[in-house]
Amino acid sequence: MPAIQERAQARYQQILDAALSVFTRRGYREALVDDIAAEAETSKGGVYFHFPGKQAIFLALLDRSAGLLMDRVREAVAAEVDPVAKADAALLAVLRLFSSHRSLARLFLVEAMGAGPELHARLAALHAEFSAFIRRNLDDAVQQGAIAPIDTELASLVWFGALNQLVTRWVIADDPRPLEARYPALRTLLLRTVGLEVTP
Amino acid sequence: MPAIQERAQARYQQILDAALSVFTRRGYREALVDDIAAEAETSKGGVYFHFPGKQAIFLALLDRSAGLLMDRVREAVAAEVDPVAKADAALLAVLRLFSSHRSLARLFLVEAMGAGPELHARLAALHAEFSAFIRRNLDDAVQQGAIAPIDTELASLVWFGALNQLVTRWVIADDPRPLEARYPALRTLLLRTVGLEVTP
Amino acid sequence: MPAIQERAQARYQQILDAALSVFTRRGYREALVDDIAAEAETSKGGVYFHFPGKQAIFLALLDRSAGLLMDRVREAVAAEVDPVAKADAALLAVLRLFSSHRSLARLFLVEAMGAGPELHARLAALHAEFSAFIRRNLDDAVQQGAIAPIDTELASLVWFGALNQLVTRWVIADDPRPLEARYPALRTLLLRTVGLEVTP
Amino acid sequence: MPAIQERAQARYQQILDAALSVFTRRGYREALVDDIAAEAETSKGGVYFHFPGKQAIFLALLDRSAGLLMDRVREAVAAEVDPVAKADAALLAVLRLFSSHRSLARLFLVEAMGAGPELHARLAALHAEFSAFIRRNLDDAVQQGAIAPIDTELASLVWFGALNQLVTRWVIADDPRPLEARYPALRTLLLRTVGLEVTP
DNA sequence: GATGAATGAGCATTCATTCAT
DNA sequence: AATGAATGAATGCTCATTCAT
Repeated sequence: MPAIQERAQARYQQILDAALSVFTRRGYREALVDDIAAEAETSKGGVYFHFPGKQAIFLALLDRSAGLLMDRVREAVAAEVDPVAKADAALLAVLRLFSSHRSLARLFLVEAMGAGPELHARLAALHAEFSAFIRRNLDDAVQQGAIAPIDTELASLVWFGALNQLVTRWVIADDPRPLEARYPALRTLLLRTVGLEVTP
Repeated sequence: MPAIQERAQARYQQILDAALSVFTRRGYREALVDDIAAEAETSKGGVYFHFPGKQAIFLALLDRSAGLLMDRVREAVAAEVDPVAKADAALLAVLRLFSSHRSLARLFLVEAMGAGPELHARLAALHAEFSAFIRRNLDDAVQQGAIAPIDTELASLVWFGALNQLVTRWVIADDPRPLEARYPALRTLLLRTVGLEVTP
Repeated sequence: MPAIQERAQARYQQILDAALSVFTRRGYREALVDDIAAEAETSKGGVYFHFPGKQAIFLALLDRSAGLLMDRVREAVAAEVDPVAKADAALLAVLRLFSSHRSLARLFLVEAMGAGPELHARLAALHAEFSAFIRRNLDDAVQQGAIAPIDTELASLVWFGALNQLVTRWVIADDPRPLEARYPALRTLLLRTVGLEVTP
Repeated sequence: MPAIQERAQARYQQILDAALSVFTRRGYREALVDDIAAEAETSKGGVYFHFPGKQAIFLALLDRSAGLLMDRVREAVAAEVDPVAKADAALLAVLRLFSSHRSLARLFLVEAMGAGPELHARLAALHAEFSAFIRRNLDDAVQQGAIAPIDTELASLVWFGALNQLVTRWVIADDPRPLEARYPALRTLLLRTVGLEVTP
């Protein structure tokens, strides 16, 4: 019965959609499983059929979102050849996705912290994955002589931290401007950290 | 009766000390008011005599810690004349304090997120305050011609984000190395964002 | 699934039964939700599934009891034609019900006062409803010329007050005599207030 | 040191005044000893120096007020010779006092019920005392042949209940009209219960 | 006499999770 | 798959009362 499995899949996604909305609106702590069930138009028992618990919902949501994010990043990166341009494209892809999905940004940067220590590990892994991605490209750039040898681990940390901060402030301040509007200027500053000078 | 008021003051600080310990050990949610009372060697009612509620304790703790942090920063900054050196000193002061008080860092950067949306506002204000401080110094540097005109708001955001990220990773990864050890390298990268080249 | 809803209905009534018992035995303040749950053979959470809070239980109980009371009154009144006889029957019906359900009387007249100001309003409404009922009948009697024109609002207040006092004293003094035994004499006095002379 | 004792007396009365205000405003349950202390411009400890507990405050207040009430009644009654006129004067005196001290009325008729079973006994005694006073006068009137022999215990209960109800409704409905305005009409109805016909 | 800090038993309420149907 | 009733451990908060100073 693929029809049934399809329905189950649909319900699973429905619940994640509802969870994104509820977690974003009320925060992890204040989000009730009842709220998620109601918004997913199912029952509490229904939610527990698909997920073992509240934290698991958050985790699944984080993973689904991270997958989406990395897909976008990989796509953007594939269009570039130059390592620095790749890293550059990755950052822009992140900004673009978050810009059009503010709730996703809130989920990643704000609510994830309130979901308990268990989540920190997973979140740290995601951060590390993205950081490592940037670092790899910077390493390539060094190797190719495009940039001078530097501590790429630290540089990727700076890039990631700056990106993080930009998005976080945009989320918390509820800034109505499109997030990527500030990217050219940010790009100029970040490239300088690796010794490249460009004009915005 | 200053003796009585002194005792009350002492108890107030005792409770905050206990709260710092408990919040950083168990996280905001898992921290019980009972735990705080026990560690402060008083009763639950005693805690509630001094504070209106759990969140207020966290808030007071955050404020006390922020005051301590800013004192250190101001002190370090006062020893410098050059605006860039001032901003530089501020960052180093932060790293030094957090390096010797990891629990404080955890409080500011991790637990604060789990303490509910009301805390986010206060935290954002603290971040903004520190960011603005850096920005002011960069503005001065521009004015004095020490650095070329740039978007100082963005630059301060980058500096703050990088600092934030460095400390956060150090906290979450439980990195045993002293935090300030990485500062010279970070400093080099950050100064490049404003067009200054120094060797670590 | 009417079976489920039936079970829920039954549990709801079970809780109200338990609440009547506990409230009359311990008073509103001293009554614990735990006691009610235990006596209803359910859990505290079960009680809170059916009611939003302790006061709501009391309110629902008051309403259910008032409904029962008014049903008895209406039934007794329907058997009479003469307006004065109707009012008369109403009072007797009240006495009879309370006489056989002392706990109900205690609930209405004593405990209701301890359940907070919100309850006073509801209670006042119930009193007003019953008073108005008596008054309507006295008005009819005046219209039909059965009794001389009088201030029926005041008369109904006197009747109600006397009835109230009789029951209250019976409840508080824990008088073992059946309550309605005193009704013939009371009836004689009350009818005199509207100018009718009967022998007990 | 009579000066000291005077000061203590004054403080004692101050606390009772504050208690009247607080109990009336918030009800017995919601009234905090802290509130009473604050309104009496003393400290919680100060209150406990003068009274053994919250309930004792209420009791003392009830007694002080009852004394005041009975003084007024006795005074009014002393001016009359005829037993029925005496009872009549007693009722009017009650109405007059309550009319000018609504908070006292609320204390006696509404809040007293919420102060727990221990208070019911004392309150019942006060009620009984006043009822008995009316009854004694009615008995005298029977003895003197002024009224026909009747169940004076029941009649006094009716009188008391009617009075009670009139005041209670006035208190709860927050009726702005002077309470005693309705007395002539009430008097007419009550006198009818003992076979006397007067015009308001 | 008075203060205010401290106590601690008490309790309503919440909510993630379970499970009979 | 889904429902919704039920569970019960967990916990923040209240407040009358005590007591050292």
